[in-house]
Amino acid sequence: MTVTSVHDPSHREALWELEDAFERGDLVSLFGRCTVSYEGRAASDLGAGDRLLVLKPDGAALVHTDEGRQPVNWQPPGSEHHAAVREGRLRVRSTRSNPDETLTVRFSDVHQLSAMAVTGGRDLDLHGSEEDLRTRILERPDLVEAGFEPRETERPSSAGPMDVFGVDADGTPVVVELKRRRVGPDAVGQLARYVRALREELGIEDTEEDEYSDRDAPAVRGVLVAPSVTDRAAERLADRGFDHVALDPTPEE
Amino acid sequence: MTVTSVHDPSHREALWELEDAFERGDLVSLFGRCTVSYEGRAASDLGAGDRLLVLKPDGAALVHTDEGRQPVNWQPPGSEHHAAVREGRLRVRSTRSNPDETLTVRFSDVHQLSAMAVTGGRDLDLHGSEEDLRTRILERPDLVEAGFEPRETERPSSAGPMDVFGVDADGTPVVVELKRRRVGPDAVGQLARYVRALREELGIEDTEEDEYSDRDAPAVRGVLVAPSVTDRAAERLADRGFDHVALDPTPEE
DNA sequence: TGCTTTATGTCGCAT
DNA sequence: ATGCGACGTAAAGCA
Repeated sequence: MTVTSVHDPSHREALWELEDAFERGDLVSLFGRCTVSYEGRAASDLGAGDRLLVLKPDGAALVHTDEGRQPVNWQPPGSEHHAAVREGRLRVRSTRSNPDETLTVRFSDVHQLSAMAVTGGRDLDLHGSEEDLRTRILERPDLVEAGFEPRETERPSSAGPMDVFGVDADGTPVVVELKRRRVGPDAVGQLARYVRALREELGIEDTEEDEYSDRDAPAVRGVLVAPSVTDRAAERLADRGFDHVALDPTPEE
Repeated sequence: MTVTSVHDPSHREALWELEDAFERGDLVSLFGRCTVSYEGRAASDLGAGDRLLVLKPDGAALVHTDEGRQPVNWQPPGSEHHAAVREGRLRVRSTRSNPDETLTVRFSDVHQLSAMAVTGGRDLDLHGSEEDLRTRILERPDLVEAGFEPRETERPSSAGPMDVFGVDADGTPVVVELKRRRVGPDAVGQLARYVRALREELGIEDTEEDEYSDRDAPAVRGVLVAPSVTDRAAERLADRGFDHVALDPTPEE
């Protein structure tokens, strides 16, 4: 069983850990000083305070204070968790539709973040699918592109394990990020982190901060493998010079 | 703000952290593999599984799995948390009366334990009382015993900070543990840990494992200051050669 | 998806 | 303490 946990992480580190935890389907416990706002069937706002945020892989979100059996704010199962850093601060947002409801937690300090992989049934289907996608690519690397050679899976990096690492026909390092379903801009951000980490590791100067010119061919390439991408995600991919390969976890039957 | 967190602690380490956390009035988040049994208004038993146990200073206990907004088992606020190691395994029990209800969580593995001090109002009263007790003793050390000299408060040790450290009339080191109300055997265990830690630190051979003869005068003394003790606690105190001083946090008015 | 009933409901407020 | 009603009730069973 795997538990990752970070003590007093930076907001950006917390973001990375959170995104990875969402990806793995982990049960997350996050402690920190935050404000909470909810809008939906009713509306509420909570001022700054130390609280415990629990994020479940089934979409449930719970904000607990030091008192009471009930969470002070929550989101029911079936919601979608999103994490981002806005103005340097970690923001976790959980949304659902029918009815439309949004829970937003803005952290001023993140004191402790733990993510635990839970032995559960529901998850196996999902993970199975991404597993399938990886297996498919390892068996037929040309599905990514002609001449691609996988070298390693779950290759460790300072930004966490990358799904597939390999080289292209020119011998250029390639980071491949796998997603089992249609993805938004978040996935591009995740891929970018791995690419950046690998560039640093290889001692390659990164292009300017938050700017990505397609003038210099990047010494590390990024490829996002997913059935499809949203428009915004496609823009980001283009901005950073990454490629998208449209591929389903399972071959059409 | 203070967060203590341990990754993959031993059952005994987890116990220490838990007891200290209860003492401090912390909000506790505990990840691990466990079985859960509840008896009260209804009854239930859960087999082994990875779960998140949340323990609040107001007595609420929540057992969460990876699914659902509701805890799979719980105990309402006003309950009392107790931690112990039984057969080498951490056991957390939360009980309340009216109606009589007991929640028992038995861990086979503790993966992650975090305890956070929460800025709250209700807590200040409690801590204030223990603060009072300490102040009283520092102002009138003879209340502990004639010739007692306090040397340090919150003195750090490998078993955590001890409430008051000092020396007696003979110059023998004394560890004083303060409790604001009647205590059970748990408090004696906590005092014993501090004494043992200090003995180790001072390079003093401990008496035999789990055996305490009153033949050799102990090189480090333990004194429990509390309004009163239970019978079982008194037994344990006697076994280990510790003293009890009956003292209220506030002088009778 | 929508409706009905149950719950270790919880929680607040009244007596 | 007990009784009563409200809740962002949640969750399960069923049409």
